[in-house]
Amino acid sequence: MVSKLRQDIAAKGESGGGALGGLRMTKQRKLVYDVLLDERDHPTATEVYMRSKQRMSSISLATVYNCLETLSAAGLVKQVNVGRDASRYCPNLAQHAHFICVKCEQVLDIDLKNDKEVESVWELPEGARIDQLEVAMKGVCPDCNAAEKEVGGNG
Amino acid sequence: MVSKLRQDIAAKGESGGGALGGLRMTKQRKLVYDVLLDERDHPTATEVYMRSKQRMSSISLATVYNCLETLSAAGLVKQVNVGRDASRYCPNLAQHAHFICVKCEQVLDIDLKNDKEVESVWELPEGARIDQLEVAMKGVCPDCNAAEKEVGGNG
DNA sequence: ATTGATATCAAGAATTATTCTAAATAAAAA
DNA sequence: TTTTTATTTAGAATAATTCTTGATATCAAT
Ligand SMILES: [Mn+2]
Ligand SMILES: [Mn+2]
Ligand SMILES: [Zn+2]
Ligand SMILES: [Zn+2]
Repeated sequence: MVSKLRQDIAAKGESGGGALGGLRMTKQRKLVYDVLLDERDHPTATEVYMRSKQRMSSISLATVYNCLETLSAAGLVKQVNVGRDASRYCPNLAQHAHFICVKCEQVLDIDLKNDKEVESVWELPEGARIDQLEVAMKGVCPDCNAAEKEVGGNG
Repeated sequence: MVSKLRQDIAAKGESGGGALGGLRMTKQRKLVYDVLLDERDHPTATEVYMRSKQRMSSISLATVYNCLETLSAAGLVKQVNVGRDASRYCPNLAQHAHFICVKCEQVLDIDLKNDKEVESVWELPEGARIDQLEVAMKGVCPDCNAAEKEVGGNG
């Protein structure tokens, strides 16, 4: 169901080509996806909108929301939620966590260690089915941490 | 800084007693905290508001938000975010994850396994400082999972 | 107890991210 | 081409949360 859309996009998203149970690989969807692939800094919907507008001035914010929703539902993109902030979007499909620096606001991908699995540390209830797992860390990134120690030695 | 407020509350929250760098243990704060302790089902701010109103009809939603914020900042309560949904609040201070059943919407605490730590599975960037870690899982809880298999065998 | 300073509360307005609605457009199917 | 269906667009609507402001309550000192 989902794989056809993925193929279409992987195959450079030919605009007339792909459909998937009614889902089409439209210019807007391709564009939004490209924007996410181009700068992998976990932009918000509004940021995706602004970047998309530079390449297609007619695109609307509603469409960007629609496309992000469609791509997420298709499994091509992950919606990243950190606290109450606006959702961010990420085309990295590997299982990973997110680290948000409270100083510079940047969002980093955190990979799983080799041979480790997230579930292994948690006392999961017997008989539960887990579909989704979100891990968000907040703190100070290496860069900001280093800068902090240099400049103001108060802490 | 924070411990004084905690003491006050632990000491049954005597209304005249506690202050903390200007922070007072008011009737409203005590009430909101009690509501959270009474039913540990991770209520939303609105749910806390409704429960609080039954005991203090004059309390306002704004105040409930204020109290939840204050208690969270003081470290007595954890704000739990799951996807885009309204924040939920939890007085369980032990490190734990949250499991949300997409069927019955209930939120379960998931404890860390003995001798395990969350950080151990992640490839953390050298030099980063982690202040906060949120783990949310979505899926179907044991009860709903069992019920699902019985009734409609379509899957 | 009275006063003055400060913290908190309460009501409603404002904000923000997101979703919804409805009409216009584009693509696919017939 | 005609018909059907999916998608886009603009703007309205919604929902959670935050902000603003004046009223109350508490505290610290007199
Ligand atoms: Mn990511
Ligand atoms: Mn909890
Ligand atoms: Zn940083
Ligand atoms: Zn359930």
